[in-house]
Amino acid sequence: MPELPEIETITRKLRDRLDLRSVENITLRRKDLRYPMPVKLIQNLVGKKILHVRRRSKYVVIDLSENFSLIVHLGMSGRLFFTDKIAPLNKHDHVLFDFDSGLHLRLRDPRRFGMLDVCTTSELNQHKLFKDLGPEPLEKDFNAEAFFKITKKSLSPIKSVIMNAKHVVGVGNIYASEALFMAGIRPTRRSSTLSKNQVMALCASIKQVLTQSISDGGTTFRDYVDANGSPGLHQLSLKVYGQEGKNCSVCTSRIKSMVLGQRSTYYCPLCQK
DNA sequence: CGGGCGGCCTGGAGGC
DNA sequence: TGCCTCCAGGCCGCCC
Repeated sequence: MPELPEIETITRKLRDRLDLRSVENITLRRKDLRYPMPVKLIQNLVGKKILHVRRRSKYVVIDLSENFSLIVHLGMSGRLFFTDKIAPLNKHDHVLFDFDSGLHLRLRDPRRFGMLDVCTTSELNQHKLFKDLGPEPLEKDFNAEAFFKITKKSLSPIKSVIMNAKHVVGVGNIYASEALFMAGIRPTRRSSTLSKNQVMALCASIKQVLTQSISDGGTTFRDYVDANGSPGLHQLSLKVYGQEGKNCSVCTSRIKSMVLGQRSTYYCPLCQK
């Protein structure tokens, strides 16, 4: 479900209300999402105070007192949202968090592709799921100079390269198609054949698409909502994703779709070379 | 080693 | 109404 802009939006909403709250109770209604949950470690968080809420890649990271960090991934269908404690439980409400002053947060994840883990704050970057992550696309270390070294070496389609978290994190299936459209590059284009100028355009497009979507509060294509239950608006600005058969916003041709790397992929056959 | 794809899950949509 | 197939915003792990 969520890509970088959606996780960033959720992270900001969580930060607004969680900073300096104490954890009063955690209820695990299911102990197996994508991985078995570390139940004891999670229960260790009770009584701890939240120091900071941040995002790394598509993970929400909640730093707590005594060097604890809670890692949450929402997979394809996960939601992390505040609600009334007395709100009826959904069968997929797997984890319930109670904070001081009655604040109540739930993790709902029908497909259970999400995950939850606890580690020490100081060792987060050595965590199995974090140690091989590439740069954040909105940071300076993701730039055309560095990325060109990567694109030059890969024989894969460029869409697969920008969706590979080893190379750059946070670019999922929607924004990969959108960024490639904006840069005028065909998703199937062999990475190593891109010119430096094209890689510059692609880097800029990735940054621009993600930044715009964050300011729109993310894309609600099916069912994404933020931590306050509000949908995003960026679906109104999508140029190719899900637009098969519609007229291209730039030229006269119709948007096409195909399957690439097992994922649906959208492009304009005229604008993208 | 890089790259390709199977599999993990549930639910909604659409065809018959 | 039911059943069946396909599809979905992610990503690890196994295979070649």
